[in-house]
Order: sequence, then C-alpha cells, then structure tokens
Amino acid sequence: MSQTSQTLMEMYQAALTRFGHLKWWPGETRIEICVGAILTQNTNWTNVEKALANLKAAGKLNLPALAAMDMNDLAEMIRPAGYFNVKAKRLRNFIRHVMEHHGGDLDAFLAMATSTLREELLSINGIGRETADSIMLYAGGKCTFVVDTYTFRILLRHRLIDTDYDYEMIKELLESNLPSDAELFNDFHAQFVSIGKSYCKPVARCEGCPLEHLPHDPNRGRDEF
DNA sequence: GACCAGGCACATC
DNA sequence: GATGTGCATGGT
Repeated sequence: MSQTSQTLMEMYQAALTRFGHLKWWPGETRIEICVGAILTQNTNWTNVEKALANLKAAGKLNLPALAAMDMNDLAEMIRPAGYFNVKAKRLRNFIRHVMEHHGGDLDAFLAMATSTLREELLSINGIGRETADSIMLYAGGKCTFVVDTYTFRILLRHRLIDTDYDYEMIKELLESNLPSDAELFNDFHAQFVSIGKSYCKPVARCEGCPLEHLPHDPNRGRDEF
C-alpha cells in the first residue's frame, strides 16, 4: 500500500470515528438527488432544502412535472437556493436531455456505462464535473469520486496535492489510491464535506479537527483556489 | 457588514 | 490556456 493510500485511509477512519456513516445523499428519490446536485452548486445546503421543499410541496419533484413547468415559475420556486435564474435553466437542460434522449426514463439514463454517462452529463450545459460525478455516485451508484471545494482544501492542507492539481488530477489520485468501492466513495466524500464544514474553513481554524494528528499546514488553502 | 456556502459558463486577453 | 466575472439567497 502506498503512503498516499495509507494517509487517505487514515483520514477516512478518523473522520468515520468522528461522524459515523453519513448515509448520503440526503434525498428520497433519484430525481430529488439530481435536482439537489444542481441546486447546491456554490450554495449552502440549507438553502437548497428550502428550494426542494417548495418543489415537493407543489408536487413538482418528478420528471414529467418539471418538464412541463414554466421557466419563471421554476425559477421562483427555487429562489432560496440562489442563482435561481441560472439554475432554472440548468435544471431545464438536464430534464430536457433525459426527456429527449432517454424518453424520460431517468433510471435507464443512470444505468448507462460509467464513461458514457459521464460524457453525456458533461455535454449538458450547466452540468460540470462535480455535478456530474455527484449525480453518478449518489443517484446512479457509480464508482466515481466527487471532488469539491472541501476535498481540494483538505487534501491541499494535508499536502497530498499541490495548488496546480485540477479536478481530474485529484479525482484520479483518489480513485487510484482507494479500493474501487462506490459505498466508500459515497461516504468518504460526505466525510470530506463534514470535516470541511466543521473544521476546514478558508480562514484556517483546525482546532479539534479529527485529522489534526496528520501532518498538515493549517494556513494553506486560503486564497489558493 | 463581511464572509461563506457541496460551481459553471462565458468573455477577454 | 489562464484569468476574471456574473450569477443571488440566507446563515453566521
């Protein structure tokens, strides 16, 4: 086992001890996970929850209903999630893609081979790498690691990566140094977010962080990405 | 009032 | 290819 693999597993174990299994994604249906993945772009999850609650209360959290919605109504309903005009378009693009290319069968869409599915998701305007991987991992159960701001910051602070690492490089680092296990990828990403929210802010305050014992520099990750 | 939050596309150089 | 900018709400 490489040093990187060992450090990563040590990180995971430390986080797991602190937070327990996190049972992500918070969402009852596949469509809810997909919608949540788009709404949470650069946005606090509590704001996303309000938007999801609006859609749910209106009975719109399903593919046919979303497909039939007026853009302005959709934007108004997701307003609490921020960037609501942009995100309404992105949701529409995603929904349209599933309707037009897969006959509205989200399960069949997500059942596609991993590489093809990722390619298709990335071809949709508004679906970038993180959103694509979130949808694939959490809605599709695919074995793909989700890299986000917290992942970057934590790995940077613990010197497993440098500032010139881009999304794909970080994803490759994680996937090649961890057992290929969708359940592990699922929970590990959730652990990264929990660590990040609680201990790994841009202005470094690592006190009490479960990863504190691992060699790191608390001052890295500020103004570096 | 400043900072932050589970990005992404597009314009410009 | 790298860098800058717009998009926006809500909690701390």
